[in-house]
Order: sequence, then C-alpha cells, then structure tokens
Amino acid sequence: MPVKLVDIAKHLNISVSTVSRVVNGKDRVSDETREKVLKAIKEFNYAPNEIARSLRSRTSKTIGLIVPDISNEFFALLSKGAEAIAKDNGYFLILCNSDYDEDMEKEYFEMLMQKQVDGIIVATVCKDEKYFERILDSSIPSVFVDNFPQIKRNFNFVTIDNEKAAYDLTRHLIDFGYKEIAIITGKLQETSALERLGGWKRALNEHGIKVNNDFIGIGDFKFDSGYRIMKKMLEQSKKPKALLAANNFIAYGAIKAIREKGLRVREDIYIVCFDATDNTGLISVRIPSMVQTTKKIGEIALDIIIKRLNNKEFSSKEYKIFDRVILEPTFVNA
Amino acid sequence: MPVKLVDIAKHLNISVSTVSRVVNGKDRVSDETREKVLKAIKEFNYAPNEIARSLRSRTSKTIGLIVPDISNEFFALLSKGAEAIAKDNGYFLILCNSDYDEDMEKEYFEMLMQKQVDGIIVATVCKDEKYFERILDSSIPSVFVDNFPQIKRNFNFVTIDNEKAAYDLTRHLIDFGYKEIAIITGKLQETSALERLGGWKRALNEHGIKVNNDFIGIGDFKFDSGYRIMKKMLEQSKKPKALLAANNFIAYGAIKAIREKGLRVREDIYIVCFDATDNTGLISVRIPSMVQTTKKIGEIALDIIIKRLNNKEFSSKEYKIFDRVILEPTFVNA
DNA sequence: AAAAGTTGTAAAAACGTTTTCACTAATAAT
DNA sequence: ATTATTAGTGAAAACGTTTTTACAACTTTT
Repeated sequence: MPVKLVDIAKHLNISVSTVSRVVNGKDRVSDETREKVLKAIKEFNYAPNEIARSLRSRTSKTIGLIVPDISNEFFALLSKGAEAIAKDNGYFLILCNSDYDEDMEKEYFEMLMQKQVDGIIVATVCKDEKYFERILDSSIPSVFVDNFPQIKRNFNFVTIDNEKAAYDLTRHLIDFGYKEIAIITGKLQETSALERLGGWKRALNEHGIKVNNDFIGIGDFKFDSGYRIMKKMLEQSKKPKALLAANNFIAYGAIKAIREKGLRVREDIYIVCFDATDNTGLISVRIPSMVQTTKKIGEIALDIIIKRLNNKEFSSKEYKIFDRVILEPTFVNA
Repeated sequence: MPVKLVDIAKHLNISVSTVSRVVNGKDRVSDETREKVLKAIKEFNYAPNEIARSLRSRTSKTIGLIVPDISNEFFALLSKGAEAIAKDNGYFLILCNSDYDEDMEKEYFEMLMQKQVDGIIVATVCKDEKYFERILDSSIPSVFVDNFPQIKRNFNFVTIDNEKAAYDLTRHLIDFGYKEIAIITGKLQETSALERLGGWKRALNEHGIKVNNDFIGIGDFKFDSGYRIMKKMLEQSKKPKALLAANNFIAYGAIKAIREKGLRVREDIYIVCFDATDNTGLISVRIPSMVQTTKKIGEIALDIIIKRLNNKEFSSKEYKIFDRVILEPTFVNA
C-alpha cells in the first residue's frame, strides 16, 4: 500500500535508480530532475522502506541491548543513555530483558543475530565461555557493560573499577574503626559481584583483619537476598558491626532485617553500598554509597559501537576502542 | 559471510525452495530430504536472515514502543510487561524515549513506520490531532497507554480510570474533613493529568467545596514542578491544607517544599498521590496512593497488538479489541 | 578536430528470503 | 486401463531498495 520508489519513477517517467539517487542525495542528479523528484516525493508522501534498505545495504541500523531487568533503575538509566546516542546516530535500540536468566540471555543473543543487528550491548549474567566466544567471534561489534566475561581475550567493556570502589568503601568502614565487616554481594559469576568481594577482601587483608567466612553473603542483587542473608548473619553468634552491600537493593533488604531485629542502622550496623540514589528525597537513613554514572555507561557503550561501525578514531581521548572503559564512581555520603 | 539458504542448497544439490520449506516446516518435504537438510543446517549453523524474511513476508516481527522517559519506573515497568509478551509471541520491542518532547515523539513515529514495525504502543505527550489521525490511519495496529488522544474516534487504549481514581483520592481527603485541597497535576494535554484534575474538581463540587484556582497547579509530572508549585502555594495568603499530587514525583517535590517551610507532611499538609511505590522500604512518611498495575498495562497493550495482528478473538473476556481497557488501580494507604 | 573527460540517466543485478507455478512421478479412484 | 489426486521438487518471481555497469550527450583538453 505505501508508495515506493517505482511509483514515483513511473509517475515521472524516469528510472527507479534516479529516484533512489535523489532520495539518498549523494550521487549526481541534474537540478531539474532532483526538483521534480523531490516534489513528487512530498506529494506522494514517500518514505523509504528501511527493511528493503537493510537487506540491500546489509546494515539494519539497529543495536541490540540485553539487560537483566529494565525495571531496575540502574539498567533503565543505562538504556536511556544508550538510546539517546543511538537516536543521535540514526540507530534504533532493541530492548531485551533477560530476567537474570542465562538461557534467555543466550537465546536473545542468537535472535538478535538473526535480526541482523549492527551491534550489541550486553549486561551479561552468564558464565559460559563458549557463549562469550560466540559473541566475540560474531561479525558485529559488542560491548559488555556492568559485567564482563572472564576469559582471556580482548573485548570492549564499560564499567567502574569495582574492586577499587569496594576497597574504598571498606576502607571507609575500617577508618571508622570497624573490624567486624560483612559483605553481601551478588552471584560471583557476575564480575561486578566478584570484584566487589575482591576489593572487600583486599581492604581487610591490607589492614590485618582476618576474613571471616560467616561474614560473606552471596545473594543476587535483589532486595530479598539482602534481607534473607542479613537476617541469617544477625542470628550468628558472631554478628557483623558493619556491612558492605554490593548494591542498593541488598542494602535496603539488609536494613529491613536489621530493623526487624530491633537494631538501629547507623548506630548498631553501619552500612555502605553501591548505587544508592534517593530520588524521592525521603530516605532519612544515611548510607554512604558509590554511585555509578549509569546513563554515561550506556552512552559510552553505544558510542563505542558506533565508532567501531564507522571504523573511526575516537575523537575523545577519554577511552579507546577495543579497550575497557573504566569510569570513576562518585562517593556519596549524604 | 553467514551461511544462507543457497549455500545449504548447493551443498546438498537441491533447490533453495526445498531448503526454505524445511526451515519453515509447513510445506511438505520428504522425510529423507528433510533429514539431509536438517543435518546440513546444523552442520553449517544456518540461521535465517530475518531482514530478508521481513522484506519478503512484509512483517518485521517488531513492535515500537514510545515512552516519555524510560528511567521513570512507571514506564520501565510498562516496557518490561510489553517486552515479555512481545518475546512470548516472537516479537522484538524497539524502545523509543521521547523525553517528553512532542516533536521527538512524532519523529519517532515516522521512523518506526519506515522501519516497518508491525505495531506501535505509545504513551503520548502530544495534542496534535493531525498526528493522532496519522497514527490511526496507518496500516498497523496501535495502542495508546497512559494518555489517549482527545479525538472523536475509536482507538485502543489501556489505562486506569483517572477521573474516578482522582475523585476517590479527593474523597479520601474530604472524608477526613479537609476543605482546602490543592492539586498539582501534569500538562493538561496529557489526559492522565487532565482527568485527574477533573476527578478532583468533581469531588469538590459534589461536596459543596468551592474550587479555588490558586489551588490548581499545572506541572509536568517531575519532581521540580512539584517542588516549585508547592513552594508557591505555600507563599500564598490562602494556603492548602491537603494536596492531591498527580504522581509520585510531584508528591516528593511538594514534600521537599513543605519541609523547607518548616511544615510537617501529614499534620500540616496531608498528601495523597498516584503511583507512590516504595521499593526501598525506607520511606517513613505515609502517602496514601493510587497505584497502577503498570506492568500489566504494558502486557495488555502488547497483547492487544498481537491479537489485532492475528485478527483473532480475544480469548479472555477481560477486554475487547478496538476498545478501551480500564484497569483498577489499587488504593495503598501504607 | 580528434581525444579525453564529465554529466546525467537507465537497465540490470544484487541483498536472502518466501511463495507461486509448473512439472514429474507415484498413487488412488473410476 | 484410463483418469484424477497427491507428493515432492525446482525454477522463477517477488519483496523494495542500492549500486554497478553501460552508454549517450556534452565539455574540455590537446
């Protein structure tokens, strides 16, 4: 039903190629013809069929984004940043929600490949080396965000230095004189979880504090895991006096457990965490936090894809192609 | 580079059509041939090019979703719901963030059409009748969510009964004995904002309370507008004693203004609002709220599209095609 | 004035599928 | 034993573009 090149061509008694050339505006066409065509295009309300274009040009102008949970503000902001840059460059973003499910993530990857996306950004929850190889061996540029594959290979990757950030947060606690410092982190196949654990350990080690395995909780970055694990820790004979929560939800869950036990959050258990941003202005308890410039992560990830697609040098010295971009988190002690 | 039908065909010395038939599994092929082909497909790791499929079949298996702000939890949940149903039905979701910008929204619509999306869900911020006509006259199914076009025509639309919900919230205030009840709502071209204003007005009218124009604030659903307008209201000679905030952000902003003036939220100004969900568990101030089943809205919207695409009857009696789906919000008084 | 280059255009091939059409070979119905 | 059906397959057209190739008509260079 929609009008196509050949309709315009027939109407003007010229060839399809000429109309195409006018539409694309790069090849040479006489002024006279061009004007005729432009007029007809307007008159007929012609708009190119992007599917046909994609087939012919072998580029879909589409980027795939796989995140575990779009309703998590972290990933929502990441998506927002990515989407904005995508749009700026004439690309669309296909949103895929893996729901923290490894198989679903892999399935999405394959489907996106079939869909001929031009690039892919993935916040992986997987640990499958074969799968990572498939991504990296694919013909399209890929960027890992938040978590990265634990394999010995080059890949693009945007996050913060989680190890250092966790180290700094733990130092914060140690400097306050705490020694009984627990950590609740996410599944260790997620590097963000693993590295935060590493930073915590290093801080303890460097300050002569023995690592107590009872103070290590492995959750899943969700509220319930924070609640459940903290509750258990508070029932141990040896209870922590401070906690490094690997993200905001874990912290909130832990707070619930703490309060249920009749303890006070700052006074009895001092909590620090990642990514606690209060956009209600109503949270009274102070939780020092390392917050990531999440939107920026999405922007940079998409920027890297575009640059790789264009094979251009990065204009900015901030980060390099085929490299890891490590952003600085902000320490917020509100 | 990727292997295609013709590669398989050549390798087996059979025709492309036969291979295609095996891939699609609907046409008849001899068991012998089928097995040969399936084996080759596996061996060569063949996966169909969806772009080519789309061109030929004139269906892109893609749905466009335009929202004002994906980082707003409301739209994030809506997207999540839509995405889940899309995936279940073999569709992808293209995410578009209009940033509350009318022109950008329109532009996105046109781009999505060029992209040959099979359907579109839009949380519009526009008031342009021409634009709405364009959407409705397009060949693809569309569903409006959150806001709907103010035109006399049939269209699909999923939300809550905003007028009634606002009425009920206002009643809640009136029942408490409040008479000086202000409202801060969004831009009135957004029907959610307009209808909430309407419900507020009706409640006042029906209870013999005169509508005071100084108690009507038109913001934009963002924190700052709530803050700014409440601040102004509190500097009026006649100050409100209660507030209906048209969404959570407005409420939070208003609370900031209230507290800055040294007033207490419940005692001095009683606030009710829409969509205040506390997933931190840390918000101590109680704000009675009408919360929408946002994820459900996304699911239903996408479901309607799929049903319209399949031209099937709705299996559920819950809602009808070519109709408005009005969901019940939940009154939360936590 | 011949050779070389430029400009503008049309025709056709290509992108990777699906589907229609046509045909053969086998089977079923008369 | 003829005719009608059905099963299985291949060739070719189609989806709507872009791009390559070719060529005619001018311009410029020598």
